[in-house]
Amino acid sequence: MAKRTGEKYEAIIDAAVRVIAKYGYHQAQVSKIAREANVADGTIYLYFENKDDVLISLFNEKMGSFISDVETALDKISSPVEQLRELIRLHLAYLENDHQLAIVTQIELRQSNPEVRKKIGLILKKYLEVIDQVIQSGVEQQLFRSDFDSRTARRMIFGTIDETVTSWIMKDCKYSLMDQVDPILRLFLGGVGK
Amino acid sequence: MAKRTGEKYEAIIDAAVRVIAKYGYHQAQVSKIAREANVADGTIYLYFENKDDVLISLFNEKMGSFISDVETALDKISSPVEQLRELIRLHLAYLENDHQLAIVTQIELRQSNPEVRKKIGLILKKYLEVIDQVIQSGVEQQLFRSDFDSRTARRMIFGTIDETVTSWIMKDCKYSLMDQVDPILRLFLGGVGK
Amino acid sequence: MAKRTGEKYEAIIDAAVRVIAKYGYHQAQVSKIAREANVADGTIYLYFENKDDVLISLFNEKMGSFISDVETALDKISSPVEQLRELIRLHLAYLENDHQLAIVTQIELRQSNPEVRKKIGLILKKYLEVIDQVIQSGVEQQLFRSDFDSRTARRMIFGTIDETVTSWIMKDCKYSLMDQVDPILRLFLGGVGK
Amino acid sequence: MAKRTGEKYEAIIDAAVRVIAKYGYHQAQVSKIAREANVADGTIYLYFENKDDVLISLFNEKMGSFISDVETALDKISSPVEQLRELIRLHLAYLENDHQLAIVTQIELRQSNPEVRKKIGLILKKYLEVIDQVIQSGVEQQLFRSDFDSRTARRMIFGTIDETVTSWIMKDCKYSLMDQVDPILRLFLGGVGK
DNA sequence: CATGAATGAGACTTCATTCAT
DNA sequence: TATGAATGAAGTCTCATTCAT
Repeated sequence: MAKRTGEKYEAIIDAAVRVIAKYGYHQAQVSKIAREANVADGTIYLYFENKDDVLISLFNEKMGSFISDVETALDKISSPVEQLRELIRLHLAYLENDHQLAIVTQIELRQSNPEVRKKIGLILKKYLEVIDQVIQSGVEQQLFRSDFDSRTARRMIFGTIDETVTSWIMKDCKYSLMDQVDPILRLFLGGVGK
Repeated sequence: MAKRTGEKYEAIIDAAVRVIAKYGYHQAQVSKIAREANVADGTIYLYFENKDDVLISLFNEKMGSFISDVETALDKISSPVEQLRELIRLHLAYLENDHQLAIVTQIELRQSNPEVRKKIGLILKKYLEVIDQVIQSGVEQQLFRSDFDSRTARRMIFGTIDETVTSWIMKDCKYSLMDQVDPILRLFLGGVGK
Repeated sequence: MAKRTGEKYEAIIDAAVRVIAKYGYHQAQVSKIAREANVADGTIYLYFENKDDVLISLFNEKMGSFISDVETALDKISSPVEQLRELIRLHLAYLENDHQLAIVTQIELRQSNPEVRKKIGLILKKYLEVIDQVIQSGVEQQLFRSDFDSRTARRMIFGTIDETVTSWIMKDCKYSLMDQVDPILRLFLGGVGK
Repeated sequence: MAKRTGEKYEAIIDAAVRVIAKYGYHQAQVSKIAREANVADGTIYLYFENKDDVLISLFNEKMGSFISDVETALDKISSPVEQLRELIRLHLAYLENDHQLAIVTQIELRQSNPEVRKKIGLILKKYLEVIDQVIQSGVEQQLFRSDFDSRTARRMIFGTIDETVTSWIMKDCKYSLMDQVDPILRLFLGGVGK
């Protein structure tokens, strides 16, 4: 039933990002998104199943292009260390370049209902798998140690970057995320211990 | 006006944890919490300002006792490495011992409105400061390196543990969190690199 | 946001008059008014800000058309004495012709909250000014004495008519208000003294 | 069951006047009145049937002593004109001397529910009868005309004085009501006409 | 007599979704 | 395709009253 493509499909998603970033998740009513997208309320239901579908699609579109970008970039890099650096860099760059998207995915969308969060989790999984691959390459190429569980490491990597972005937003995006790339990478590689 | 202490105060908070864990944040109506606590709806308003206040108080009480426990435990430990291990252990133990509380603080309460999330953020800050102190001790005692920003390290530590717990809940608390303590500690200390 | 015009706008106001007249101010719930107007509860909020706005609009619409009628009628009359008679007549006729409206404005709406009463007071002010003009004309044309304060006279005129209508309602509108026009006019003009 | 006399009975009524005058009818909760009277909430129910009974008793006590004062005063005066003047004077003086009582009886209590207003109406009736007697005396002594309906005149007298006090309160009791006695009397006796 | 903690019924308002045009 | 007016379910909080102490 829902069209899921076309000019208005994108207009609605982009309007949703702007509205949620500006007003917050709980004040982002369908009618507000429709007005921002210059369509009628009902039109949204020609392109999306329901409101949740708008949010999930939003995350899917943005995350999809992000993952695609990451995969393309990592393919060109052979060193797992450099891949890890690039992954951190792209993750931070992507959100630093679009504050609104950062606010939406990092803060607002996490207030959504279990249904939406579940779907978001599935989408995120693909990204986590990319992280896994980088770790595995490092281990295989004997550049990383092999005495850790890769899932634990993956949680460290994702959890740290995620927390970094959240902190940055909470402090109103006042400093540069790019400056964090190497410090984070160094901690990932060498830890805090001597 | 609100009493904020007494037998029923605690009964209501505990009922709120159970109800939110069972039904989810959006299905945790005041009337449901009241019934679970064996009090009348109106009684809740003798002990709390409003529904938000119940949620904030819940987080405050639980987090408060957790932070207090952590501080007490760390005081008895001189080695920053062991302090860090104990911090990870207590964090994971606290939530592993109370699955319901874990679900509420880790998943459900994050769906709450900005007002509540803001207050929760302030409460969390105290915990982050404890982490900071451990890091600083490690640096001062020259057991940790000094070429990293302590805030970056703090975000790694908190972000990693937080992501670990969230993953664990998402997988229905099927494995033991305690087994993660040392692996996480090792990553914090030595990183993934060789 | 609220539309404030249209077929349903009027239907809701008229339904409100009927419901308040029948059940009283405190038993005139939004849902009851909606049902009486054959609209959904939510529809009321497409035409009015909130419930208070319905009540204020009700008074404003009815009083507005009344004042307009009075002004039109008085414009056609040159004699202040006849103007005064017409004013009394219209005031009584208007409410005698619509018992429900009489009950609502005279009895029920006076139980409303301060917010509503304040707005009602402002609307009433316009009517009091019309009374003032009649008095002033009478004085200027030397048909009325000039040794009284016009505000005192205005309070006499309004207070007397108002009390007359209230008494009439309290006695279940059993007698004719029209019969009171000349007796009241005569008292206004000549007082009780010889 | 309700005691209806005693030190606390009066304390509660006086507290009710103060609370209603200060906070308004809709913010005058039983608990607030109890606190103001320095008694427990439950104590009020030892002296009054319910909250309505407090309000009715309040009006009854205050109005009762007022009517009694008026009757005593009028008994000492033989001239109906002077009786009328004294009635106006006492009515205005009584309320000018107690702004809080004026606000409560003139504004706030009129927002009460039909039950209370009905009882208040019955109490008021006695006062209206006093006015009737003055009019009748005037007519009998041929000082007043006899070509008017005494009920119409009574409504003029009560309505005018009532409106005068209400206006005065609405303008924050800024001017002296006593100055209005003779102007009002003159209008009652001679009207506005020449 | 006095207390005051506890009760629980009841209503305004929002907003995702539909469907006649 | 597109519109947008209309729908109606559902939840927080207040406060008069009670009754065990």
